[in-house]
Amino acid sequence: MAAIETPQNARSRHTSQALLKAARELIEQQGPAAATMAAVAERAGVSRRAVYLHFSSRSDLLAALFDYLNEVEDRDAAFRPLWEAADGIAALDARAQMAADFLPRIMPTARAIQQATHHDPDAAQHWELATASRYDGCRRAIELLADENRLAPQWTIQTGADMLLALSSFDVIDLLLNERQWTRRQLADHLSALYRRVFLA
Amino acid sequence: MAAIETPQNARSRHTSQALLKAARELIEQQGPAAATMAAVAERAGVSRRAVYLHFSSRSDLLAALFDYLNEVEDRDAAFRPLWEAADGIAALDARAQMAADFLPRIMPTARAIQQATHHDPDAAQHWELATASRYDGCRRAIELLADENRLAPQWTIQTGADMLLALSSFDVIDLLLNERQWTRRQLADHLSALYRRVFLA
DNA sequence: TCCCAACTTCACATGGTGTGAACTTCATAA
DNA sequence: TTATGAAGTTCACACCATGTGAAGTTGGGA
Repeated sequence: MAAIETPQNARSRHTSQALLKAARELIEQQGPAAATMAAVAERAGVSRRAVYLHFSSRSDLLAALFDYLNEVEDRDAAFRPLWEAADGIAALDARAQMAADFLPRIMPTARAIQQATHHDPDAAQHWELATASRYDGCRRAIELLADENRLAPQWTIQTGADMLLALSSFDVIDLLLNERQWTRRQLADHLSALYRRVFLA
Repeated sequence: MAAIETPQNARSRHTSQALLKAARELIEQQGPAAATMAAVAERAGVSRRAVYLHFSSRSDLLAALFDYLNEVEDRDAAFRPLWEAADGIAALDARAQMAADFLPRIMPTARAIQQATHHDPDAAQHWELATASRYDGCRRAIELLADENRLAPQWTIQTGADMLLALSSFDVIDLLLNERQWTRRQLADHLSALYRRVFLA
């Protein structure tokens, strides 16, 4: 259950990375169910038993994978435009851009974690943190609008941030991008325009 | 894999219903993972083996549960206002109402099926059908608006229907209603206003 | 060169799905 | 009233996934 202490030497770090990479590929190419401990091990070129030397459980592996993905895909860079936005409108646009460009890259893995959430408290907590962070971004955008007196009157900071978060949830992105085959450009543009319509006075 | 042929006598039907009811309760009270074949059987008061006399697999059970739920919760009645709407605005409102009142009632089960979808083709097909039906309702609302020349110019019938479907996806409902603790009334009102803002010229 | 962390192999427990086979129960139709 | 078959039970498997224990092997760095 508990996480494994951070590895000492380079060899161990290398194997951990290989395992995470393997897990990611399996999830993205064959779905979350395909990423069994045995399959991940084989793909990474180690024994099944060795996986447990790096991750104490499958949930632990998934949680680590989530962090790994955020780093590899440069989550900080994706969020920066939102936090550095000069005004509320820029913040909304930044949010739309992020939803269309960054979230799809971590979606398959995020889904896998979200599933584990239902029966694993550790995964659930990890998920909570990630959601909270995304919520802060939404709140920031809405607060900017409110400060500028441009927030549409039906919204409070609270409800506005809630709704903005909902409007960039994975189901929304997934449905439009994957099921309905929108392009990222289409999605970003439509979300941008939609957010303005919904939240601007 | 294949579904079991429809039962002959009343006894069989009674047991099937009991199994479906048990599965629903387990999913809603303890999450999808708790609804194992053994747990469902025990709760329904039959042996684990007997479940397979009614449903050929867990996926088959879930699919049947979905249909059962739609009937019990009167899906047709929930959709009727949308199809009988006099104009586009009424259709949007009906959609918002349905999203806030009907979808939450089937959500836990719908989630369970959506998960099975990833590794079971049968469940996937069942899910496709349900989604397609919900999509038709969205398309209908957007078409009404277009016919009345009230559809905002950035939308085509296609993209408008896509977006309306996305804006009433389970993640949206779930986040606002369950995670952010909105009331159904709040949700219906906000969705209603939001749909108007987004889709009306 | 020696040592220890990383890794391997093999064995096992647990718990879920799904199936086969033989037996019992029970409603009902002749 | 009885026999017949559908519904259900019990017990036994096979299979696969997670997770652990224990003993042995390897390889890189001080």
